[in-house]
Amino acid sequence: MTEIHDVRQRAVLPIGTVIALTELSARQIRYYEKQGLIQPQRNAGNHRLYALVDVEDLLAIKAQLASGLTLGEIKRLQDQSVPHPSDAEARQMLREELLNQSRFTPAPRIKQGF
DNA sequence: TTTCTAACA
DNA sequence: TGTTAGCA
Repeated sequence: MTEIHDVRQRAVLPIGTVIALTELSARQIRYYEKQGLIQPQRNAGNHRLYALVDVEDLLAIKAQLASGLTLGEIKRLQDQSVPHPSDAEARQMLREELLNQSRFTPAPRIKQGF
């Protein structure tokens, strides 16, 4: 499975679709982004493009807000659970990723008959 | 038509 | 957060 085939991370959903899926207002969705809770991409026309993982994040945020947490608290929890690239754990994951790639390198062609 | 940013009753 | 104005 290569990264480009990870459907959940492909940013292709316009905000209207996200609104339909989350029941959140455009105002809320954009505000949560400004607070750093989600990071959707942008197309050439500066319009936001969301991935399914963004929708999942928004649903989680919605649930946490309903449970009484504030945006600031939710942001803190996210920062703690998402390791930075410099973290040992992230380095370990990247190392294994690279090892996997070499592991699938095509073996040398065996001399064909004739 | 939809989305974007900025700003205000 | 809602809502609206003026663009793209």
